[in-house]
Amino acid sequence: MLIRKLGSIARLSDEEQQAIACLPIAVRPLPAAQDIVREGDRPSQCCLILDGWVCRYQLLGEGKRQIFSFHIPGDIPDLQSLHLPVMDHSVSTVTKATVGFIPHEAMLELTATYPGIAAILWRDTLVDGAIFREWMVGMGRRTATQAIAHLFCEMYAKLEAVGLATNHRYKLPVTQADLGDALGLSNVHVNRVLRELRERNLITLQGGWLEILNWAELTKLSEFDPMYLHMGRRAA
Amino acid sequence: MLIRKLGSIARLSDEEQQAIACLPIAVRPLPAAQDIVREGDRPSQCCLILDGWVCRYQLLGEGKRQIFSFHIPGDIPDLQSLHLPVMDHSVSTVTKATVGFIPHEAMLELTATYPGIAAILWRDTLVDGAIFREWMVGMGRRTATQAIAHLFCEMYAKLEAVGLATNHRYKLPVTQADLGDALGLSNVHVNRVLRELRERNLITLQGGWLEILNWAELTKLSEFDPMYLHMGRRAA
DNA sequence: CGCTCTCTTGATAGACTTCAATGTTAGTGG
DNA sequence: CCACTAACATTGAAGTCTATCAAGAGAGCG
Repeated sequence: MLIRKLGSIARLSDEEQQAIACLPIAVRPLPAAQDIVREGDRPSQCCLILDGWVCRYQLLGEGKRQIFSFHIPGDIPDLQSLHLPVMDHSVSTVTKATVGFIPHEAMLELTATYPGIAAILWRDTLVDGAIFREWMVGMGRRTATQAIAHLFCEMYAKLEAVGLATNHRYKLPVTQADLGDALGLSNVHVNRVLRELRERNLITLQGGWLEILNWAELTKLSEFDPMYLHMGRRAA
Repeated sequence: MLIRKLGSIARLSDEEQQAIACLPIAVRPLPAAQDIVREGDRPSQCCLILDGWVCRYQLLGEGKRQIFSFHIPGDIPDLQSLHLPVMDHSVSTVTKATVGFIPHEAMLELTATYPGIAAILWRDTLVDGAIFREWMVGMGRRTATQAIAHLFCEMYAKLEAVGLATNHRYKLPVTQADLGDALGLSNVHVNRVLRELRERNLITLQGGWLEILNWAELTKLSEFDPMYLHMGRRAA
């Protein structure tokens, strides 16, 4: 899984593939809504998502919460802990998930030995940053409708890139409250915006399945331009 | 300057310091409000800020703008272009500034030869991401007053760490409209919040100089915890 | 079957924006 | 030294978006 993800970004030599395949990895199934790492922790391993959805978030005063990102199979949401020893936020499963844990030690050795792999992983954290910036645009300068539409487009692009979605349709295993916490909105308002998107025949959303009925219109409405995902040719 | 900044994060060997000092760097003075790199560009060099303030931003439809970050001397705002060839946003001076340009080629050679330096630079981009997350919290889950107060605390912490501010006082060379574009607010509302902060005797702001009159109160109000800046012991 | 979690809807309030006008400041050239 | 200009800051009034509060309806689960 990791080889496939990294290989989709840059060509890996046989030797590099070999080195990645040899990484010690402890695979563990986790229930939904289970913290993997918590703010303040000093993790000694990274987690590679093999199955399910994961999010990063922070809890604030008065029960408020901000979700920073959603992650899907192939992602390493806490890659930053390799170089920032103490976590400034938490990582938690969204759905039931399968996660592989790789010791920092092994990762550090890998990146020191293969600068090419280090560069790809570094790159991955930079794309992460690009997505944060795009979310900032959403919260700062887009309407709630645009922000939600944009997130739907983004998640589709990401899922489609790793072969987990086709035909503008995918499983969206997050509650409306989660969406609100991700975009800085109240759950009530999220609900109204979703209704609006449905009434405008842009999406359907039932049983946790999202279908984008009018991709062209939705991307136009939300000003979605996949460039910031830096996925190369697939992006179209 | 670069050695000092990087050396403040991790100990550099003599050899590493030597290698950094040998980097080819083209120093150029720039006027205020001058783009350094633009969205869509494929830069062949990075810029190291030697003097002045710089910001990263994106222009949107209808004249809207989102500022993603402010940068001060010692920062390399477009370090990401090393591994993400096409820019997804623009970089521009805020004030008159002095900037050093370093060819990607030289940087890539440096990081391939010295994995320790690569790790420090990587780390720097990760802190960048941490600041983005904190701004997301500000826009999503804090009031305008808290968000502005938080930004003031953050900039003080950053400036103080590189010796450019003391006594809770610093030059803040941004307009109220800039602040609004950074935090997702209208310039009018920024103005009102600033008045409120003044009336509560938390800050003074005149002639471009900001003074934080009550650090304890301002950090409490904005829930500012410098941990996310990952500055180590200095953070207190 | 009852319990809990999520979704849905209405009513009301508050935060923030927009529009528009005025005040302030620093710089420029006569 | 003063008129003139161009940014920037400040203020008021009106309007919009989104939050909060509250309550009911479904849906999944032991």
